[in-house]
Amino acid sequence: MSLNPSKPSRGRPKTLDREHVLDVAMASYWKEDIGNLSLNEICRRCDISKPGLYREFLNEDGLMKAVILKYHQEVLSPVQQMLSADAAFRETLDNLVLFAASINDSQGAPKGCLLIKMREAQMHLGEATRAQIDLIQEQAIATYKKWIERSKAKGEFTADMSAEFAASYIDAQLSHASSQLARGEDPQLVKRILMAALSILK
Amino acid sequence: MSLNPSKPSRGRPKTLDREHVLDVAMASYWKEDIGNLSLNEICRRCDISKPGLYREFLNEDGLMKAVILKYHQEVLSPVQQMLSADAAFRETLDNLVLFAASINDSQGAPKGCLLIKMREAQMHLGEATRAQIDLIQEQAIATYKKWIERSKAKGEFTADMSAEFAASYIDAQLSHASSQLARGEDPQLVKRILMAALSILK
DNA sequence: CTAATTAAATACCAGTCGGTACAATAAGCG
DNA sequence: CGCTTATTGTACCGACTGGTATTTAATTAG
Repeated sequence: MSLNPSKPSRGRPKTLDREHVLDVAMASYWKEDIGNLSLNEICRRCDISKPGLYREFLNEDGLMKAVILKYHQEVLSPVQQMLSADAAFRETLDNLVLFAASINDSQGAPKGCLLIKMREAQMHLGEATRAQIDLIQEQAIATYKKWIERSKAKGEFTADMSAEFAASYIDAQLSHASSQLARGEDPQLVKRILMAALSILK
Repeated sequence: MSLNPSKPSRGRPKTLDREHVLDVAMASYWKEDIGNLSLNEICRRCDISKPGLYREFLNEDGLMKAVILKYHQEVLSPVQQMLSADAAFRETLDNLVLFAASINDSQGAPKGCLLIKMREAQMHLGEATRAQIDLIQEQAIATYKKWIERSKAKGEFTADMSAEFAASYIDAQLSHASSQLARGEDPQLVKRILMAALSILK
């Protein structure tokens, strides 16, 4: 597992498992109220000391930024790849709905999208985290837009609206579905609403 | 202004102005982050002591419940009355959009709907407040539903969906518009998205 | 071995939170 | 004038927050 097996660096060997901390923090922020989750609590859950966390992530803002970065890499990237692939417009749209409304009813499982949850909790975030979220958000909108433009060129997207607006609209509807899920609303209803809203694109 | 001029009750005369406190608290919760607004801060802004606030409202939950009740009476009731009036479906729908996307760009003005903001901040609320919000929410959905049913009977609503679902859909879209506004997004874009989403009803 | 280096955790900091005990104050009543 | 009643604000409570100074432990270099 060691990324750098040939590095017998000088001092006391490090025991803090960065990835484990990020896993625990990501799951915690995802499942619970971001604004009420303290660093102390995260340290307790990872069984690490507070100075250890500060050495690794600088401060709360640094930890949150690292978390959202990990989330982007592990969860969002596959979606962006799907959007960049060359499938039919409707098929990709259906996949998008499936992803957004994917149901995991096991107790304690995270609901909705962490990125969107964090965007809604912007008041509780530090500057670095907020900047990172804005960046990912811009990337997402740009990806949507390119996808729409390609679909238009292929004649698969015929609705009378700009790619720009369509991208905003899709993002808005997916975001709202995520919020509803995170709030605990009925996944079936959420999905029906999402599909109805996206039906204007067909 | 005195509601009960003939009541020279026994003890020290009350100086705490309940309505003033509620005005200040409502504006504060509406404009700022609910989870980060402390009772201490509200006391400072109203220039009252903390025990005074607790005597009047019992606790934070009581204050928030009183605030959302006042909001319902002062802001939401007119909308519900409009929905119960006998105007044409399209006209009422347009009014709804106008209300939801009403723009007040003066700095510091509240954006979006306080009820929806509080619903999103449910993690920070007490039980009484949450119950009050659920109640108002149910009323709102029921009002939407009756409106749709009347419009169906009049032949003004022809979309192929149940009144139940249409009510949920409208509520969802209005909620989302409110969230976007509260988050500081461009009001023009929010309105365009809202109108596009509601266009499936026509 | 000792010295240097790095990471560990304990124990603390000032500040804020929601909430309260309590004494001072202001009125009517006798 | 006290006595009762009701409202006031000060000053405090324990718990928790993000963040840090400091000491201790574990390793390599010489």
